[in-house]
Order: sequence, then structure tokens, then C-alpha cells
Amino acid sequence: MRTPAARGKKREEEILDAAAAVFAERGYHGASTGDIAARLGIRQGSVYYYFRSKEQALERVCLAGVQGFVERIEAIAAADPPLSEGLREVVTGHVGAIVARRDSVIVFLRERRHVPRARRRRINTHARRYERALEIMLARAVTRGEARADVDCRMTALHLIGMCNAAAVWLGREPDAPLERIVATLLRLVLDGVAKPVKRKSP
Amino acid sequence: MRTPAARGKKREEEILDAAAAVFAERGYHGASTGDIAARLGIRQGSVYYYFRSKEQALERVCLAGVQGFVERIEAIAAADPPLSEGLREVVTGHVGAIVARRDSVIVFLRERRHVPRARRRRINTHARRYERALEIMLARAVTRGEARADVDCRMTALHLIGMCNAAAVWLGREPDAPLERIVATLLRLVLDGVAKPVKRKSP
Amino acid sequence: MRTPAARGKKREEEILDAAAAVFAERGYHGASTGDIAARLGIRQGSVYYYFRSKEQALERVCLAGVQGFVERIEAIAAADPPLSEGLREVVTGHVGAIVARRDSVIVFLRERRHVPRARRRRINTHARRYERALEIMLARAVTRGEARADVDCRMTALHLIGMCNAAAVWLGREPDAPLERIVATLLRLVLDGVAKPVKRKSP
Amino acid sequence: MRTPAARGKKREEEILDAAAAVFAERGYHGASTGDIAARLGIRQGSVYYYFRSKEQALERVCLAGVQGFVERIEAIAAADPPLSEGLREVVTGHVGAIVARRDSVIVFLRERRHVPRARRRRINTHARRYERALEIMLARAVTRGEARADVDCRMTALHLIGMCNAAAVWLGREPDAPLERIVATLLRLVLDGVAKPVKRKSP
DNA sequence: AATGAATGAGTATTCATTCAT
DNA sequence: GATGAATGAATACTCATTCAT
Repeated sequence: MRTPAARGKKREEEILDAAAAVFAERGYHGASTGDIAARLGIRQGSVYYYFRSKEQALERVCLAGVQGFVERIEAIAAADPPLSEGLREVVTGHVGAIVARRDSVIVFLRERRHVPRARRRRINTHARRYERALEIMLARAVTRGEARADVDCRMTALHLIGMCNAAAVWLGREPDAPLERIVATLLRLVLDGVAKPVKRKSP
Repeated sequence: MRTPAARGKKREEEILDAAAAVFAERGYHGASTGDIAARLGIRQGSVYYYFRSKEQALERVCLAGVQGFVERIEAIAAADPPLSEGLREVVTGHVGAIVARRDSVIVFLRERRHVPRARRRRINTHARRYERALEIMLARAVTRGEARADVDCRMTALHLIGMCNAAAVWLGREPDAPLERIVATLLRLVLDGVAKPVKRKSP
Repeated sequence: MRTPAARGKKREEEILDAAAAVFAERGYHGASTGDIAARLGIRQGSVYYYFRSKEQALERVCLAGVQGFVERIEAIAAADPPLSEGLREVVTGHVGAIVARRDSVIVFLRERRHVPRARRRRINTHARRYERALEIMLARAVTRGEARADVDCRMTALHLIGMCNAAAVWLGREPDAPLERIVATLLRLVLDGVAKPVKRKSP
Repeated sequence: MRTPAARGKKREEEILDAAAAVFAERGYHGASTGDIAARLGIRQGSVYYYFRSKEQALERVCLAGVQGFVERIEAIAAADPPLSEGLREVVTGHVGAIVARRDSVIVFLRERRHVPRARRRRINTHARRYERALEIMLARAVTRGEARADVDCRMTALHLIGMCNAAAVWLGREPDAPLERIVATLLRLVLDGVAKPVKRKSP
């Protein structure tokens, strides 16, 4: 038996999940509040019992989508592990989160621009802190001699994040792509590249 | 003096450019035919002189967005250059196209899912052929010994394309990111990775 | 300690006061049951504990608004005072009532037309009896020679009531208009007019 | 045969007339855009071809309602006629305007408070200038010795206007009240009052 | 005495689309 | 090549009302 409070919280999450699913599938403007209601088995107007406006629902879904990303990467950075291990954790966490709550993450990635300016800033802050943290991880690896000295940390961070996010798109469609394999391929690519190393310094 | 036909062609392109810009900025469902008209300085209903429906406009913009991608990569593949050179050409072409006609490419990337099923297939074919061509280029490089034997060609191709496309998003925002630098960084990352190579086979 | 019945009465009045205030401020259709609830610190649905429908609330507020008017003027008329005294009492009572329960009187004046036909008749009866009583007071004054013989009693009654009601509108806004001054000015106007009397019958 | 421009203007006026009628009958919030459309024989959404929002329609109707009042009274004041003549012109003009465009005047009187603050100020300015002009006319009459020295000009002006406006309410309902009679009664009331003058200063 | 969760009907507004001119 | 005037359908949002608890 649930307490009323617990039921309320639960229901609220259900509503946000439905909104996330619908926004992810049809896009913010392509989705109607009726679509959300239909997914919940309630009437159109009833969704307004849970959010003030469609826009607010979008904002909440976006926040649910970024939630945890910054915390995770900053925790990893704080532990200051060797580069390869650090990247493994970051990429595993990132792609793992996409797998775990794909809808809200996709909505964050693709639809956050429809959140009105003022409130969007808060959401974008997360994204920027994430990029920055990864950039710094790379810079530290360069300093320590784990990464090549000529790596452009900022741009590499952006490329890396771009790859992870792109995975969100084809994750479901590619049949033979389990999480581990995606992560492994991605890491190998980022760490060592695809080119066969030429033997160097051999007499 | 232009012939009416020539003038018509030009105007038609202007209309598609306007549609591309508006769809890129607000998304397909977030953009109205009135927005397109406003950008052209004509009235709402007048856009129907140029396209049968908003959906058709989207389709055309998407086709304009993919246009050339497949041709380019297949031409490169046909020339069968060494891996590093081939990738340079592919990435330069890809990112270059994004820079050159950003709006329509972005619309292709983000909005093509709103083209109705039947007509979407044709558009998606381009994407699939592109992926496939890159995959094969990589596979050939493996065979030839230019790339490591354990490279997952399919997934690496998808990651690479994902990175290029992600660049479309931050291209305008990042101040210090000229085309050459983006391409250079990306290529270096893909070919050699970020990790400092350990000396091998040295006695 | 109050009996439950007494507490109930009190609370019921509070609810009607809240409804009156909200209807007066925003108009019947511009006010929501939620506005009434907010003013009481309770939830939307809870107001239905006190009235069956918004319409019924309006009706009650209107009745509270007219309440006393007819009784007062008929009592004055029954006493049959001289014209100037009678008018003083009528006007003082009228404007005084507006000052004392402005909200419900304003709602009666402006919103009673939104009470459905059938139930509105009862409310309108009050208004008509009031007009009639004043008209008769004037007619008696004419008969008695207190008022000019050519006074149009019906219309003058309506004008007089119109003036009193109009005062309800600017009562709050005009800074230097205390009840006594309003009443005095109004009476002087109605009794003697503004024109300086020409000396008559002087040889 | 009308020019297209003329037809456009005409139609626009028809739409505003319809809005005025509907707002006057049911009140701003009680009237729906569908009601306006129905009165015009067009569909609900089509009214938005003529105004941006219901609120804007209200504003326009209010402006149409006050239009001319200030100009008229200021023209009269400029001519500086004797009091009784001046008042006759003012009252005739005022009540005449109410008779001529009753709907929009009533909407101005009763519904202008629903125009949002900022834009309401402009509308209220008209009302204030009107009051002020009448107040000054009375003050001049006092100075000239046409009106009693103890007349409270501000308040009398407000009472007078209140009476005229109140007439708008019962104009249609009272069967035996033609414009001339209303005006005559009102003027007599205001100038001379109802009380039979006592003979003064006669030896 | 009140609430939380809904409903269902309405309502302002937007918008793709049409078509006579 | 374009416009003005509409339409009709969708759609976000409001709100009076109900009712189990």
C-alpha cells in the first residue's frame, strides 16, 4: 500500500515519462498534449493538472535528460584516473545514460532549443560544464604525458561528445550494437585511431 | 535579360533557401508557411505558388541537403586513395558541405523524420549509401594493412559520420573553429587517437 | 466557543464576500472559481462545499447587493417627510450602502444580467420597486407644492438613481470625496440646480 | 461599384460593429469570438483575419466608443457659450452619441477595464479630459455669475456625466423616452433642480 | 470541512490550404 | 506572380463541476 505522497510523486514521473516519449518521437512542436494524454489513458485537458504548460513540460523533460551527466563526469574527474580509464568511465556513463533514459536525453539533445531563452540558459549550463570537464580531463592527460602534446583538447572534447550523442540516434536501429561494443569501439577509436601504427625508433 | 524560365529557377531556389532557413531555425513543425513568406517579403498564401504543400517543401529541402554527399563519397571511393588521404577528402567534403549549405543539411539531419514514410525512404537511401561507402573504404584499408585489423568498420563509420554531423551544431557557436582546424583535429583523432604511442619493438 | 451552526454561518458569509470581491473586480465571466478559492486560501473544488454553482453564487451576491434598498426607501416613504429631508435620507442611505458593501452592490449593478432569466426576475423586482418608490415620493412632493409642477417624476427618479450608482464607480478613485460631501453636492444639485436663481416677482 | 480599398475599410467596420454588439450584449468575457463570427456569417477562426486578438478587438471597440467625445466638448468649451446653452449642447451631444452608437459606447463604459493596463491608459485619458473640460465649463460659469458660487464643480461634473451614462442603460427599455425629453428633463434638473423656488428678497 | 485527481466542454488562437481576382 | 479573404481543422489551455477519500 502506497502513501498518497508516494503515489503523487510516482504519477508525476509517469506524466513526465509520457511527455518525454512523445517529444522524442514526434518532436516538441509535432507532439500534442493530446498525444501525451493518450499515452496515459487520460483526457487531454487533464495533463494540465501536472504541468502548467507544454513548454514547462519540455523544460522538465530536458532537465530530467541532463540530470546526472555533470555530476558523473565531475566525480570521475575528481578521482583523476589515468586517461584510458577515465575515458572509459565517461563514455560508458554517457552512452549508458542514453540507453537507460533515451527519451529524455534525446529530448534534451534535440528539443531544448524550443525552451524559451531565459529558462534555456540553465539547461545549457549543464552542457557547457560537461564539455569543459571533459576538456580539462584531456588537458591533464596531455600534461601528464598520457596524451599527445598536440591534441586540441576543446575540439576533441566536442568531437567525442558528438560521437556519443550521435550514438543515441542509431542505438535502437542497429541490430548488432550492444552497449559494450559501442563503448569499446568508440574508446579504441578515440585512444588509438584506426591507422596501423608505423614502427618507430627501431634501429 | 533573363528568360522567364531562368528567372523562375532562381526564384524557386530563393524560396527553398527561405524554407531551409526557417525549418533549420525553428524546426519543421515550429515553422509556419507565414514565416517562410515573411522572409521572402510576400504574403502567406503566396508561397503556394512555389510548392504544393509544406510537406513537399520539407522534402525538397531535405533532398537539397543530402544532394552531392553520396556522389562525392562514391567518387572518392572509386579513386581508391590511401586511407589517410581518402579520409581527408571525405571529411573535408562533409564538413565543407555543412559549412556551405548549413541550413538544408541541418534540416536533412534533424527534420527528415517528418517527411511521410513513403517519400522518406528515398531520402534515407542516401544516408545509407553514404554510411555504406565509408564502411567499405575502411574495410579496404584494413585489407590493405593501412588500418588496424581489429577495426569495427561499420561502427567506426557511424561514429565518424556522427562526429562530422555534430560539428554542424557547434560550427557557428565556437569562435575559434575554422573549417581547416576542425577537419585537421578530426582526422588526427580518427587516424591516430589521442593516446601517446608507446614505443614498440625497440630492443 | 461557537456552535458549528454559527461557525458555518460566518464562513458562508466569508465565501460570499470573497465571491463578491472577485466578481466586482473581474466581472462574473472574468472571474474563476479558482480566484474565489485563492482569496479564501482553499482549493478550487472546495468552494463547491458552499455553493452549488458559480451562477448560484452570483445570484446570492446580487441579492446581498440589493438587500435593504427597497426596505429602506419604503420605510422613508411611509414616514412621508418633506421633500428635501426625504431625498437626503434616500441619497444618504443609497450612497452609504454603496460605501458599506461596495462589492456586492457593484456586482448587483453590473453583473446581474448574467443571472439566468428566471431567477433574474426576482432580483430585478427590487430595482423596479426602488425606482417606483422614488418616483412616487417625487410625485407627492409635486402634489404638495414642494417640487415644481413640471417635474417629470419617472425620469427624474431614474436620473437620480443613475447619479447615485455612478458614484459607486469613482468613490474609491476620487481622493477628496467623503460620503458627506458627495451626498451634499448631489442633493444641492437635485434640489436647486446649479444655475443662479434670477430674482423674481420683485417690483 | 466599390474600390477594393473601400470594401476593405467597410468590412473592417462591420467586424468591429459585430464585436461591439456582442461585447455590449454579453460582456467581454461572456462573449466568444464564435459569437462575433456567427453575427457576421463567417467561421470562428476567420475573425482573426481582422484583429490579432479578442483583446485588441475590445480595445478598438472602446476607442470607437469614446471617439468624438473629447473633441466635441472641447469645441463647445472653446466657443464659450452661456452656461445653459453650453450644457444643452454637451448633454445633447453626449446622449445623442449614446443613441447613435450605443454598443461601442456601452462597451467603453462597462468593459474598458478588461483592456490590459498599458493600453487602457490611453483610453482612460479621453475620459479624464472629458471630465476636466466639463469641470472647467462649470467653473467659468461660476466666475461669470451664471452658476451659484458654492457649486462643487468637480463633483457636479462627475454627477452630470454619471447621469448621462446611466441613461445609456435604460434608454432602450423605457418606452416613452425620446432623446429630446431625456435631454430636457436632465437639463432642467441640473440647472434648476426640482425644488420649487421660494420667493426671495421680495419686500 | 476540505482536497486531489480528474473530466468534458468550451474557447482563443494558429495555420495549412484554397481560390477568385 | 502574387494577394486578399476566407475556411476548417487542429490545438493549447481554461474552467466549472464531480466525487472518492
